[in-house]
Amino acid sequence: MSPRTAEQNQSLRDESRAKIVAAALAQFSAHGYDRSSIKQIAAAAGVAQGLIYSHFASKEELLLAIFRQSVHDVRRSFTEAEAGDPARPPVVRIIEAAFSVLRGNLDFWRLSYGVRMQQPVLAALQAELPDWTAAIRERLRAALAEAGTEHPEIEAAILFATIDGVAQHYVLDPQHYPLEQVVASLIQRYKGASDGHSLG
Amino acid sequence: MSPRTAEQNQSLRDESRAKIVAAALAQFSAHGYDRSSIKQIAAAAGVAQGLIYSHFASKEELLLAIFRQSVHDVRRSFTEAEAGDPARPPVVRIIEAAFSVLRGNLDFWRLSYGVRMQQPVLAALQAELPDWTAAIRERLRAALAEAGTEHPEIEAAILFATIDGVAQHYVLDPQHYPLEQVVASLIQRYKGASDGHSLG
Amino acid sequence: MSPRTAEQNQSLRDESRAKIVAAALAQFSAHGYDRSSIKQIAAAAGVAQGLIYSHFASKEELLLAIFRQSVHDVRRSFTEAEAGDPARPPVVRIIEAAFSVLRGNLDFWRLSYGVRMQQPVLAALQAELPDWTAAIRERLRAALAEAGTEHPEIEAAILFATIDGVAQHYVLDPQHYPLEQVVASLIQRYKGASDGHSLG
Amino acid sequence: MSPRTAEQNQSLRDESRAKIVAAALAQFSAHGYDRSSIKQIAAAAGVAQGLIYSHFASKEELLLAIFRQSVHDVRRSFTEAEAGDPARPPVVRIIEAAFSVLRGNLDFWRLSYGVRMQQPVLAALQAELPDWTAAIRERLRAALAEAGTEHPEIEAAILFATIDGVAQHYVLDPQHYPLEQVVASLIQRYKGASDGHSLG
DNA sequence: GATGAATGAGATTTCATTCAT
DNA sequence: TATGAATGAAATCTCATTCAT
Repeated sequence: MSPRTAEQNQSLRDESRAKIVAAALAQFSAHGYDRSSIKQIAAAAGVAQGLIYSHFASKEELLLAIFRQSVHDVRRSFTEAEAGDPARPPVVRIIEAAFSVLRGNLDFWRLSYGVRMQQPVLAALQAELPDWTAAIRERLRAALAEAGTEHPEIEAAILFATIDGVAQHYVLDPQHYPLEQVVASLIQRYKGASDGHSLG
Repeated sequence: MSPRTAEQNQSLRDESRAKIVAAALAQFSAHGYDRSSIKQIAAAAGVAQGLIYSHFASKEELLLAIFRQSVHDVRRSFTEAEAGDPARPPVVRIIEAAFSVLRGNLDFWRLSYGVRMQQPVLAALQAELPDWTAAIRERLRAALAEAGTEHPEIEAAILFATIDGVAQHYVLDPQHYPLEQVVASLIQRYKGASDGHSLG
Repeated sequence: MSPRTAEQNQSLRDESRAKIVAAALAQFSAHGYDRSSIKQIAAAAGVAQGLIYSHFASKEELLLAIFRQSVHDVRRSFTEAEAGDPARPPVVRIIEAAFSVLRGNLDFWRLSYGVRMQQPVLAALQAELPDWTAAIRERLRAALAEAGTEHPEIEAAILFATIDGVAQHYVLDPQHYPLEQVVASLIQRYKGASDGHSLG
Repeated sequence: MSPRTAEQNQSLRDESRAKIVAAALAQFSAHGYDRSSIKQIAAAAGVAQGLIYSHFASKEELLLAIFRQSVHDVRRSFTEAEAGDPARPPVVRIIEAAFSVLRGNLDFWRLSYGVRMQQPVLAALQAELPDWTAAIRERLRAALAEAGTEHPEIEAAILFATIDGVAQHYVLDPQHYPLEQVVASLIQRYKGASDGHSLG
C-alpha cells in the first residue's frame, strides 16, 4: 500500500530496459534497423510497445543508445584485451584484442556493419563513430611505427581493412569461417613484422 | 499518328527500364534499400510509379534485377581487367582488377555493402551471392597456390578480406581514403609473395 | 511513525486535490482540454499520475469537476458583486459583476470558451450549462424589464451577447484590449436605458 | 489504355479534394479539431486515409487549408453583402452582411469559434487571423466615425463584440435562437445612431 | 506503353488508465 | 495515501501496390 521504494522502481526500470535493449539488439542484428519494428521488439522483449517509449524517445534513440552502450563495452573489452601479455608485440596484442572482442559481440558487429553504409540512419552518430575508428587506426599506426614499419600510416590502413574484412566475413557466416586459422596466420605475419622483417 | 512498330515499342521500353534501373541504383546506394521509396525512384527516373511495376514485379525484384545486372557487369569487367598484362603475376592482376572494378561501380558497391548484412532482403540472392564471392576466393586461392604460398586457402581468405575491407573503407569516404598508396603497397607486398618470398 | 489520523489523511487528500485542480485548470486553459495530458497535469501539480485517478474517475470527470467548482465560485462571486451598491440600477450592477468576475477567473473563462463548441467533450455538462447561461439571461431580462425596456427578452439576448463577446475578445488578448473603456461605455449606455431612455 | 489526360486527372483530384474538405469541415465543426480523426474524415468523405495525405501534408495543413479557403469565401461574401443597398447607412450594411455571411457558413463559424482559443493549433494562423478580425474592426470603426459617433474605436469594439457574441450564441443553438429579432433590433439601434442619435 | 489517383496495411508514437507496492 | 512502471488502444502518417484510362 505504500508506494514502491526508489530502489524497487529503479530495478524494475533497469530490468525492463535491459530486456528492451537485448531484444532490440537481436532484432536489429537479425533483420536490420529498418526491418525491425517496435512491435516486434516489444514482443521479443516481452513488454508493451508503449514501455519502449518510456525508456527511449524514439526508435532512433533506441538504436543510438544500443550503439553507444556497445561501443563503450567494446572499447573497454578492447583496452583490457590489449593490455594482455606484455611480452607480445603491440600489433599482435591489438589483433588478438580485436578478434577477442569480435567473438563476444557478434550481434553488435552485425548491426554495426548493417548500418554503417546508411548515412541518414546514423546522422546522429556521425560525430561519434569516426572517433572510434580513428582511435583504432591510430593505435595500429603507433604500434607499426614502433615496430619500425616503413609507411606506418598506409600499413595501418591495410591492417585495419584486413581486420575489418575478416570480421565482416566471419560475421556473415560464423559457422563456416576459418577464423582460428586466419587469425593465427595474421599474427604470424605481423609478429614477423615486429621483429623487423618486411611485410611484403 | 501511326501506331508504333514493335521495335519502336521495344526500344522505348528498354529506355524506360534503363532509366529506372539507373535511378534505383542511385537511390538505393545513397539512402539504402528500405529508405528509398518507389515514388522517389520514379521521380528520379522521370517516369510514373506505375511504370516501374510494368518492368518489375515488386520493389524487391527491382533490387534483385539491379544486383544481377551489376554482378554480371562486374564479373565481365573483372575478367577483362584480370586478363590485363600477362607479364604480371596473377595475384597482382586480380588485385588490380578488383580495384579497377571498384572505382567504376561505386554506387553498386555501396548498395552491396549496405544490404549484405540484411539476410531477409537478400533471401532471394542467397543462392546466388555465395557463388559470386566463392568464385573470387577461388581465383585468389589458385593464384596464391600457383605462386607457391603455403596455406593458399587461408591466405586467400585474408587477401579477400583485405580487398573487401579496403574497398569498404574507400566507399565510405572516397574523398579522403589513400586508395592509390594502399593498393600500391598491397601490390608490392603480393608481388614479392609471388616471387617466392614469405608474406609475413 | 504513528499512523496518521483520519483528519490528517483528509487534509492531505484535500491538499492534493486542490493542487490537481489548480494545475489542470491552468493546463486546460493554456493548451485546451485535448492537448493537456494527464502526465503534464500531474507534473505541474507535483503529484503522481495515479493520484489523479484516486480523486477523479477519468480525465473527463476532472474537467467536469473543475467546471462545476468554477461555475459554483463564479456564481457566488457574481451574486456578491451584483449585490454591490443598491443605488445603481440593476442592469449596471449585473454588467459590473460580470466583468469583475471575468477579471478574477481568466483561466476559467479561457477554458470555458475553448471548450464551449465541443459538444462531445461536454456531453455530461449539457444538462448543466444551459441552466447557468439561462440564469444570467433571465437576470438580464428581469433587470431590463424592470427598467421599462420594450422587448426585454431580445434586448437581454443582445446584452448577453455583448458581454460574452467582450469577455471573449478580452480573454484572447488581455494585454491590449481596452476593457476599462469598453465597460465604461457599456455602463454609460445602459445607465441611460434604465432611466427610461431608448437603447437605439 | 492511353493514360488519363491532364484534365481528367485534375478533375478526379478536384473531386476528391472537395469531398475531403467538405467532410473535414463537417467533422471539425461537429467534434472539434482534436476529436476528429483522419480515419473518421476519410470514412465520411468516402476515400482512403492515404488519399488525404496526397492532398494535404498533415492534419494541421488540412485545417489550415479549410480555414484559408473559408476566410477567403467569407471575405468575398462579406464584401458583396456589404456593397448591398447604398441607401442604407454603412454600419447597418456591415451588420447585415455579417449575419448574412454567418447563416451561409455555419460549420465554418462553429469550427472557427472552436479553435479560436487554442493558440497552439493555430500557430500557423497567428499571422493571418488578426488581419482578418482587424479588418472588420476597422470597417466598423470607419462606419461609426462617419456617422459621427463620439468614441468610434471603443464603440466599434463593442459592436464587434456584440456581433461576435450573437453569432456564437446562434451557432450554439441555431434552432432556438431568435436571430431575426435580435438582428432587427440591432439594426434599429444602429440605424438611429447613424442619424446622429446617441447609442445609449 | 504509360500515367498517377487511389488504396489500405502497417509503422511509429502518444496517452488515458491500471495496478502492484 | 501515494507512486510510477506498465499497458494497449488509437492516432497520425508512409508507402508498396493496383487499376481505370
